[in-house]
Amino acid sequence: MDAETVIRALGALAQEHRLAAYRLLVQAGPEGLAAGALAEALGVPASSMSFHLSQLAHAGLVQQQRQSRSIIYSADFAAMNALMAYMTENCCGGVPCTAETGCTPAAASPSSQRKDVA
Amino acid sequence: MDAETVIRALGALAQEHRLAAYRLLVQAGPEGLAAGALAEALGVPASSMSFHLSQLAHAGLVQQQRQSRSIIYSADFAAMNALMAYMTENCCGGVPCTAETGCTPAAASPSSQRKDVA
DNA sequence: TCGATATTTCGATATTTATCGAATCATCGG
DNA sequence: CCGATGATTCGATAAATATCGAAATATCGA
Repeated sequence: MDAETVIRALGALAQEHRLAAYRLLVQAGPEGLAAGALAEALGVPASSMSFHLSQLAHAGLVQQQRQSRSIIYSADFAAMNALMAYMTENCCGGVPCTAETGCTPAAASPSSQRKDVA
Repeated sequence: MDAETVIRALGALAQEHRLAAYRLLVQAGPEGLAAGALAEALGVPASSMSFHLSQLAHAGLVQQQRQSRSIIYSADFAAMNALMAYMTENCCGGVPCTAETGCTPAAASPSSQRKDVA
C-alpha cells in the first residue's frame, strides 16, 4: 500500500457524512446497504450521498454492486486492515515497544513489527 | 471518542507531509523528533511544517515538548489505538464475523464487537 | 412502451485547506 | 544585553472539497 492510496483512504474517511456512512456499512457487514438507504439514514440529498460514496469507492474502502434498481454498497475490510497496518508500521523503529509507550495494546497488529528492524 | 475527534484525526493524517511526518514520529518512538528535523527530512519550509504539526497536535495524534530551543514532537499511540477501534467498532453488527468477510484478521480489535448489537 | 423508482452526473457556488515568505516570539551562549 | 538559532504566527494567494438542485442514466412493473 503506497502513501497516495493511504492518503486517499484517510481523506475519504475524514468527512462527517462519509465516516458515518462507512460505519453504517461496517456494522451492516457483507450484506451492505443501498445508496438510498444510506442517504435517508444520514439525512443527506441523494446527489450528495452519491458524491461521497464515489469517494469511498475510489479509495477502495467500499465495494458496489447493482441489485435491480438499487446499488448496494459494502465495506471492504481488507482495505481497512491494510490502512491500519500502514499507520503503525515499524512502530518505535523495532525497539522493544514496551507497554509504557502504549504502542503494543492493539495498535501494533501482528502484521506490523515485522518489516525491517533497524 | 466522538465522531468530530475522529474526523479531525483522519483529516490530519490525510495529507502527504503530515502522514510522512507522523510515520517518522511513529518510527522514532518515544524519543520523538524536533520540528526542524522533520522539516528538513521532508524538505518542507519551517513555517509549513509548523502548520502541519499543529494540525497533528490539535488532533491529539502527537505531543509536543520544548527542549531548550527545539520543540520535540512524538506520536501519541493511544490516540491511534482509539482511532482504529472506532473505525471497526461493532463490525458486522455482532454477527459471527467469519474469516471470509475479512474483518477478523487484525481489524476487529478485541475492544470492538461489544457496544450494542444490530 | 410508459411511468415510476434508484442513482449518478453536471454545473455553479461556498467553504475549507495548503503554501510560503516575512515578521514575531522564545531560548541559548557569551 | 546582543546576536544567533529554532520555531510559530500572520498575511495573502492558490488549490482542493462540499453542497445541492436539475438533468441524465438505468431498471423495473404493468
